[in-house]
Amino acid sequence: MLQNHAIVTHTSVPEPRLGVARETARDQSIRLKADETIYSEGEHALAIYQVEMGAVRIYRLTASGQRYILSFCSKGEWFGLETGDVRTDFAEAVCESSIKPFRANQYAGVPINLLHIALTNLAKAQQKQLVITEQSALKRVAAFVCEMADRHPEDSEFDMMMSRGDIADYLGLTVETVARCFTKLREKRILLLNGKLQRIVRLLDRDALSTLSI
Amino acid sequence: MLQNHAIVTHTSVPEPRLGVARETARDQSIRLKADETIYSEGEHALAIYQVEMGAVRIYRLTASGQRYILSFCSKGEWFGLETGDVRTDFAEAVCESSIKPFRANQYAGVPINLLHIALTNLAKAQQKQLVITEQSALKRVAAFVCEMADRHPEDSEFDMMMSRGDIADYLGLTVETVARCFTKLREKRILLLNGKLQRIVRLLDRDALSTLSI
DNA sequence: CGGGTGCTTGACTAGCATCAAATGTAGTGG
DNA sequence: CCACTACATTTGATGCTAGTCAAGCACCCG
Repeated sequence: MLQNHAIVTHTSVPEPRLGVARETARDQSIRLKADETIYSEGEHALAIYQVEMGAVRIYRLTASGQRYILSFCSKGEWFGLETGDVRTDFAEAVCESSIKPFRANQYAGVPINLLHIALTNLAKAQQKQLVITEQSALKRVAAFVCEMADRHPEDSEFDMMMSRGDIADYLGLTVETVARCFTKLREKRILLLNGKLQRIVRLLDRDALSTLSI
Repeated sequence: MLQNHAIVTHTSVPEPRLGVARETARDQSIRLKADETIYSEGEHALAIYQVEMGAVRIYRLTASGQRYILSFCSKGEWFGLETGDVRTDFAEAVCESSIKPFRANQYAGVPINLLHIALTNLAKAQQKQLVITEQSALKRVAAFVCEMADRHPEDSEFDMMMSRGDIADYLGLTVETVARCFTKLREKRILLLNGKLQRIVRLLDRDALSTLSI
């Protein structure tokens, strides 16, 4: 990979191994309740985080008070890496979650490939641009379900955890439109929804879903 | 900055100075005619590039053949840094341009802060997500003009260089809608358009423009 | 029971896409 | 010089999609 090549050639950092980090300081994990704030816009950026369990939403508030969710981070994903030293967005737990912080002064003992994290997040952001601009509510929701399903490749059923409002703010739609799209996906026999909040998805036709979302 | 802190603390790389790179190999600049291809999807990623003059469009083609422009890069901006070693998108010159390539084996002599580049591009991509989701053709076009104007802070007049089609594919709109928005901005006495292709912008009311684009 | 929350459904409307055509400019050839 | 083509932009008419406003349902809890 281009960036590994670069890192390795002009630095004395050993081959970055993301996995190693987990072992070093297990007791520092932070447990969070649903909707608990991790950091807010304007705060000093002291650490980056890796999700250990649950999910985190990264969002911004527009001048008009509109919430826009930039990304959801699930187990293993990193967030909190900023261009400057001030937070430009908010981070909250979507549900009961656990995250592990890495402060700047801790990096020394833990070789974290920051470039890899940044590029992964960039790729995620670009993919999201495509989905959102692809201009069709149904396709956006299908793409969202695909994204969630990809995080549970083995399970026949999984819990999205996000509310309809979260999904709407993520996809740039309204709650009503998201609900209508889910019923359409149900009518097309592509998925089933279970649970009292209808957030548990059982995929019936994964192919049809990915066809839709392209 | 968080990432500089990190880079500096555990690597032996000197303080990254982007500017230095330009001096090392001036003769390697590549001159491009309008619409000339720089690289294509699927190619092996051998280098990253810095724009010296003109502008570059980075885009993808969807399964349906739809072009979607992820970003425009102007003078000083970097592009071509990928997550893997294969190009995931296309790069073309918007107009007559000049770019400077940096191959992996050249990095050794030139301290390039790849992380800084990646984070800058990430910030750009996130900002664009906000603009596109902000859901109003006029606001999107206003935000686009703002973005272009910010690249010419001193000039009273500047050439956008992109066609209406480019702008449409960048903002997720149609050519017709973009044209209508420009006439609306003219009617509101926010800007004037000059040149045979109506791509030269003179801003009359920069404040109104930025108010619109938020 | 009543109130709260989150999801769904319906009726109506605004805004953008679509299709179609006109305009303006440049270049070519008679 | 004028006719003709080619291209980019603009304008107009129409239809569809998603937003808006409103109401209803299911579930939970005090």
